[in-house]
Amino acid sequence: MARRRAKTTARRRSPKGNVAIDDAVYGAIRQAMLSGRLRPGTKLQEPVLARLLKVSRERVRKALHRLVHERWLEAVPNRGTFVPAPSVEELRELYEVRGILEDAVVARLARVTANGSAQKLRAHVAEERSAVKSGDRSRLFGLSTEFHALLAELSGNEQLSRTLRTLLPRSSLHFSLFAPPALHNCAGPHDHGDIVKAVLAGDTDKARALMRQHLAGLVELLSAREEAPENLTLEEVFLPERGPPGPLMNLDAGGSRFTATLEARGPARKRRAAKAARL
Amino acid sequence: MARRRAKTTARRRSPKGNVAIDDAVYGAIRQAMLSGRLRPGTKLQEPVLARLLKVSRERVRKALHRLVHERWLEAVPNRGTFVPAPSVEELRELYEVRGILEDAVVARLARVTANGSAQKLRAHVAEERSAVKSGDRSRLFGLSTEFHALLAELSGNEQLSRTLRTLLPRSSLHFSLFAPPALHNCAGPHDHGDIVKAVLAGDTDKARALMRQHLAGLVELLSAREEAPENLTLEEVFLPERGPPGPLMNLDAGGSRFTATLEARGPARKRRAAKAARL
DNA sequence: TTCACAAATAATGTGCACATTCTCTAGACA
DNA sequence: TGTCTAGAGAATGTGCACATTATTTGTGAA
Repeated sequence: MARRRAKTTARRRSPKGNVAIDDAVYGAIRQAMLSGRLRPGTKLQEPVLARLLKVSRERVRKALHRLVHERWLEAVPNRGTFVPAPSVEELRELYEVRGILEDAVVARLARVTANGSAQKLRAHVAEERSAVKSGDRSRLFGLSTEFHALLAELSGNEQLSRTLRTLLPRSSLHFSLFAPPALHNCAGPHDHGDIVKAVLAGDTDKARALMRQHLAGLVELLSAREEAPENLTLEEVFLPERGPPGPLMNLDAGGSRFTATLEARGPARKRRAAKAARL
Repeated sequence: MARRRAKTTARRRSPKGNVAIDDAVYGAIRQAMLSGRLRPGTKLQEPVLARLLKVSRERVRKALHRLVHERWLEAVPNRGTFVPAPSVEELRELYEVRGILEDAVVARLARVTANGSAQKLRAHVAEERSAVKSGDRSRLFGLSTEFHALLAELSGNEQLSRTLRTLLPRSSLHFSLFAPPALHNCAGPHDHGDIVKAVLAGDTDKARALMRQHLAGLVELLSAREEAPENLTLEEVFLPERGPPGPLMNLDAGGSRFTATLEARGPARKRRAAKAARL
């Protein structure tokens, strides 16, 4: 008994730091999704993730449950947890709801802009432009999604922001599948600048119209489904590129800002035939 | 080892029936909240609930986590799980978001009404009237909330319905605290009939206006805070009235329809001074 | 070769024991 | 009498062992 006691006490990292570990695991998986590395249909196996992230399986379980509740992932009883593959019809419905909410967001925002909002919005658009220039698709995926979260956050209604945020993961997912190769020509990032301009000019009608067009443009992409690239294995997704065998994870805690650690990282090498769970 | 093995096998109810137990626990707590018996600030202790509902503590834990994720409850790390007590400001924001969404709901519904919708809506309104007549406050609480869920469900956009549903628990909570004694004079149930009438008549503008007024009326109630009645103990909330010492719970599985088992039950007797966790 | 079926393997799900943290009470001291 | 502190008790949090379920592999006959 004494032996076991010592073991468990040693294993436990720190009295208060457990939530940090939980957030790190949660953040790592969410990052992988936002970056587009985790493709729809991929199965997230608890033992594999526990090994790769160097945490106990219970930690992984907890993070997966949380992500399922937030609709980032889907759970099938006794089968496992999967990256969702929403149908086109479901995506259309999601974008309709987003339109309803985001219309209200830009309307509020064009009416009264809190101080500091302008700067944040311009900075974000600039960051998107830089991501387009450098051709960093993963980074742009995250930024494009976060743009809408940022708008909602600045609208001043926290509940509105929360509600919209629940819709973003699922509706953004398909971008890793559908996005055309030429990013700078696509409807997405270019529109964001115009929306910001209209909002900051206080032109409510124009801002609303632009947002409506923007979302409609995203829905358009749904029809033009492309060849889906091969899935990656969990190792390729979660192991740092050519890193040392077992580095302690140094991911951010995954707070409300989730673009921090999206550093530029080269394209994954040695593509392997992943099994790609069916679902 | 053999002893333990036999024990666990016997304890486990059935191979497939575990989800049913989970849903029953989840439904029981949600029922108690919808009926208004669980008041804001009440602490839900895992061992107590496990004893009262005759399930293992893990089952209670799981249900509580689920309810926290769905914003029915609030969790404080290392402290416990509580019935939330949202601020008036937060409630205002919630009702603003509800207004945005429910405006779209009635607009959609007035434009195209699926067959069968009219019957369901009329039946629901009739049920509310009967609850008012019989003075059953608990039943009316649940029905009033579910009216809005029903409207959204009939709107045809499942994502819209889902999204609105996440806002209902938290925004409806205060009714158990604020509702005036004379229910039939209150703004709530009377309006529902008018909204249904306008929707079924296809009068989009009127339906939207009525919904807007209805929600505004609910917000009005926030200002008129009343004396909060005493809290009930968990025993008084979850133990059936004067029932046998340990009856197996026969609650419904807590599916999408949550008004089924809201049977008429007399007011709780032997009110006792509950500690009412602070939070 | 192909299909069906059974064993093996590996995943997910869950009860339990224990660690940790918080709460509440009793008592000392100002 | 009031406040602070230490300790007992009870609640929440978590690692682990094991049960259950799903998937894959292997073997046989048609």
